[in-house]
Amino acid sequence: MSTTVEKLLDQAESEIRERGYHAVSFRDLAASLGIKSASVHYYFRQKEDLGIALVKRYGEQFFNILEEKAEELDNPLQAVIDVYRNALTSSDRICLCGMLGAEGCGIPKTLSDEVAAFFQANIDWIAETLPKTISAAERKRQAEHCIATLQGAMMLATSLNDHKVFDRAAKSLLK
Amino acid sequence: MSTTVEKLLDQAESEIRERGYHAVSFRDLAASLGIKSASVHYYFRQKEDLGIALVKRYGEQFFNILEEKAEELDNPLQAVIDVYRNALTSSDRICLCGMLGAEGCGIPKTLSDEVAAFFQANIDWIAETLPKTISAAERKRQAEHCIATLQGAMMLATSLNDHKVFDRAAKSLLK
DNA sequence: GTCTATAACTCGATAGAC
DNA sequence: GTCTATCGAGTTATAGAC
Repeated sequence: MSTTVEKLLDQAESEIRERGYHAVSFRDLAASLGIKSASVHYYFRQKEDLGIALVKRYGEQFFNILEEKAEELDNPLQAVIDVYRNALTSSDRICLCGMLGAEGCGIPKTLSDEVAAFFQANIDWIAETLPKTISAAERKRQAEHCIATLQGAMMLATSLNDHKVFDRAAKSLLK
Repeated sequence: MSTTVEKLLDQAESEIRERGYHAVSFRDLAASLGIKSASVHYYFRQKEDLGIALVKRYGEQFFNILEEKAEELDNPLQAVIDVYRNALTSSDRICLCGMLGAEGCGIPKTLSDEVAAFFQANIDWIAETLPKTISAAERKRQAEHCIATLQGAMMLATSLNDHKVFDRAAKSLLK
């Protein structure tokens, strides 16, 4: 059992990750839940508000799972790859922030700011876990490479309709 | 001097790469050229037709420039990076196919098929240029990693509003 | 909290004049 | 080739009943 808000967030995340922010409407969202679009506006006054709530929830869940996985594996880089991999294969969809990041200035600025913050936190997390024998600048560079590859690999794998593309592209990160 | 069709394709490519397929309308496109949306329909009966023409033109231009660059540099991998880099920095926009690839099944199937073909050709081109001392499977894997990284790096750099992110992420590919 | 009803607007697309 | 005019459907968002 989940509340209407949770079902709404789940459905919206699923649809936006599949088709993009502009291809998702309050009406379709409501119809999927068996309610009316006016009820969606009760929970989120504007579409922008829904978007921001989505990215915030996505980020929190992402880092929760990542921390858990990192402790379990004792290999931070492998943990990041695993979390990204699971995000792709469990839903056959790219990252929420990958989609919104691509849509760039086509979405409200408050939303793209939140997306950028997700990426920065992601980069910082990885840079922090890399060996301190490497310079801070080089750790940052490697972290950026890692996120770029994983985000691109999700997009490439869904476009080519083959999850193995993700695995092969990500494999280089462990070398 | 360029024809109306060319101006139309230029404007549409610019806008789709900036905001996505669904955020671009025939009306806005026409207004940018000082004509009416009915005139856009004269050149492209459906929006889908415009999209397909765009991806085909983009692919042709891309590989033309790539071949030229590869001959000039005598380093195929560096040529690919340079062409991607120029696509980003000359327009501050991601790849047309990166955007359409992200939008996935939110765009007409004929269009996403064309996008997938672009990616496959891109991968094949790189795999072909890698040293034959490497196995075919490994060449393919490295090519997929390369495209994933470059596509993701474009998205990341525009989201973080810093082209240097692209350069740093891409640097790993030459190591 | 969910509804009906609707405002105000934009969208893709077409018919037909010039 | 470009236009005006328009259709039918979609969109976000709000007011007010229950």
